[in-house]
Amino acid sequence: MTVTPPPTDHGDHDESEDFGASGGRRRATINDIARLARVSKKTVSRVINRSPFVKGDTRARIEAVIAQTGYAPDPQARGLAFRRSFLIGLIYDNPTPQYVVNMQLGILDGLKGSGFELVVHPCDRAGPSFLADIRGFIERQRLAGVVLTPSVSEDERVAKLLAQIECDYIRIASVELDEPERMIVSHDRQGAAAAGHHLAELGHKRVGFISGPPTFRSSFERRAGFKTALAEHGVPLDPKYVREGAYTFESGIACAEQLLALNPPPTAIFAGNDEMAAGVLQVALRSGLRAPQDLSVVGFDDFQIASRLWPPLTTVRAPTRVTGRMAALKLIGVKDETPPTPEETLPVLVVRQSSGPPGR
Amino acid sequence: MTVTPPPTDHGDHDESEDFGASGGRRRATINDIARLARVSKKTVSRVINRSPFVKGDTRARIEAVIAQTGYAPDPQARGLAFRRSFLIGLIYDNPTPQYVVNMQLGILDGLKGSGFELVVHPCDRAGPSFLADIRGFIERQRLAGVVLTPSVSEDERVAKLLAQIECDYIRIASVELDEPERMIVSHDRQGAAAAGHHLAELGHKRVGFISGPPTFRSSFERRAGFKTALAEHGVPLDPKYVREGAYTFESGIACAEQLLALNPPPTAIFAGNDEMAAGVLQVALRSGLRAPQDLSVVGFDDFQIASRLWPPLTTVRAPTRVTGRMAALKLIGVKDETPPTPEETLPVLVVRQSSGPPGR
DNA sequence: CTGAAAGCGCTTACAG
DNA sequence: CTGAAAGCGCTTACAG
Repeated sequence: MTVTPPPTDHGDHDESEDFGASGGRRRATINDIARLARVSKKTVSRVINRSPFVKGDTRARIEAVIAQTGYAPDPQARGLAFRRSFLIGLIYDNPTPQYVVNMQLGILDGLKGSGFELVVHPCDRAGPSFLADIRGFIERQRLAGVVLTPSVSEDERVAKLLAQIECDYIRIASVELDEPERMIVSHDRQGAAAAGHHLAELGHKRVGFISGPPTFRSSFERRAGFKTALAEHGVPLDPKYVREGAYTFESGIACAEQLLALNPPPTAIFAGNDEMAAGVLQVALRSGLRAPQDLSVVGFDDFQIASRLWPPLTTVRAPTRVTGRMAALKLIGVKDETPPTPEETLPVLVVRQSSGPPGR
Repeated sequence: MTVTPPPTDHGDHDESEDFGASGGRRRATINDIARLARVSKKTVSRVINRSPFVKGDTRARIEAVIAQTGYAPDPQARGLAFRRSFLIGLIYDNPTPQYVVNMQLGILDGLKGSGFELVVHPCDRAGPSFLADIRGFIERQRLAGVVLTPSVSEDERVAKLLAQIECDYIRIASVELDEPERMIVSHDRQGAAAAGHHLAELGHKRVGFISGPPTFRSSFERRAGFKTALAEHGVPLDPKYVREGAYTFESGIACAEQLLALNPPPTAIFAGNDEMAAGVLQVALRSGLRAPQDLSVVGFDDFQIASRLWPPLTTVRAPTRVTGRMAALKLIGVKDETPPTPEETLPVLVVRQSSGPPGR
């Protein structure tokens, strides 16, 4: 710290100092940058924080030194002074691994280069310390903000809590539950409608539906979208062909058994997600039914499992990763440089081999 | 800050102050605790850090105040003073979502109550900035340590880098690649051996094997364990029945097509993971082969997909979550209160319906 | 066993 | 447009 930079005009610094990425012992600090650039640390701070009140050549000099030394501000020190960290939390209770991983990848896409990091926090909405856990997590780490996915995102107690402790948040949900700046809306209704049009156009008249649990808003949205689309083709969604599942494989099996025991049975079943569709397919196969000749099956999500099943599953692909990216950008207040096209944010029907004309 | 605690002997504090979890405006700091407990902040610090050099009643008084106020030390301030954060990184390049999620859950199990949080960092081992990215991530956040999973965990460049920048790490791998205190070894060889015994005992003589890619050590371990087990029953693993896959569904399909085109074809195929086994099953089904009558298939992992396939897949269940928990505890140097039993740390064969006696 | 001083690397008022 | 002072909430030497 006794080394003084030589008084040149080029912003040179004493070559005996060794900062940054090349294996040096010590990381440069704001003081080093200030000294090398011959300004106060406050001015360096202004450059870091993109203050407009810095003269052009002063800024240039500082930026040169920053680049030269590989300086990066310490997030912990900055966080301490700012009274909040540079961490974004992902709070989720979704049981589907692929949803979680895709969401994480999307959020990370949005956070890239921002200096924020992602801290994951699975939780149990039914647990006794559910809200206290979330609160502790956020306050202890002074999180900059959190992303909430269904079904936690749909819990008003959580939204209230976050507002109360003044934690920024983005809710991802299939319905506009909150102010637009706090929401990313997924288009489940349109996605399910695509499934409805598909099955009606194939000629199905007796169509079954297995919904998710009422704790997920998407359960209702997908049902509504499916029903409306069928209606446009004059096909009813008869309540006797509707069952409430739980978005799990096992519930898909149980509901499919009930639906296929009806007389006459449905010629097609739309399951609220791929997991339940896998259950439907398993019941069909072990009952000796052929898909799609005897039963068409359509899922929702297009997770890996969809193409691994036999026959490969016709399903609705949800843009989870893109959604996560949008959520992250919105949360940290960064405008998207390469905003997704409408097609990229909308669910799309992926037709494989589990759906076809009825009967035969 | 002008409020002085009343001079009682019971450690009471001024009731007009409002800290902590009940919706108060301000969090208690170490200064508040020191004032209320009538000690210096340094002594409070000693209690926080479990220093043995605090007199019993002093400690009790401080702990009471801490409990009363709901005080929790600020990790950012502590981190700044300590020169390292209370964040653990998970660095991974495993493409299977369920592996990642299970690993995260396990690490979080181990971190619970420790004050550490988990920051996730997927990476691309083949990318141009692979090492620089990891380095930047760790140094910027001053991570307390990282957990590495295959195949990054098997990259010696990464281990060398971490040692150089003095970042604690735990490598999860199927071979003891490093000092024991830096390793959690998964028992892939035993798991694959179980698959070998199972198929040999069923009476299979022409047995196929699809390995993972050479970038994963588990590919070799699983092959070795399988081959050795078969040999114990006098069954050879003929190289002509062995193919190198990539741990992907598509590679499972490609390899299965080759193996089933042989004359005579194998009567059973052990795939290095469930994803590839799903590919094998799909090829079999669309070729009109019945499983297990015409072809037995065994996988490795027992991820959700295994029980969703048709027929449900016989596979080896790997204790990923338990492994993650052990890695976390080892990393933060906490002794396991409820250590897993040997059975919980060992892979186990799960027999479902995709395997049976050959021919028929 | 306990504490006063200095410091971790930044930022927020406040001046100029 | 720029800077000196004080502070964020902790810990590390150093004394006693």
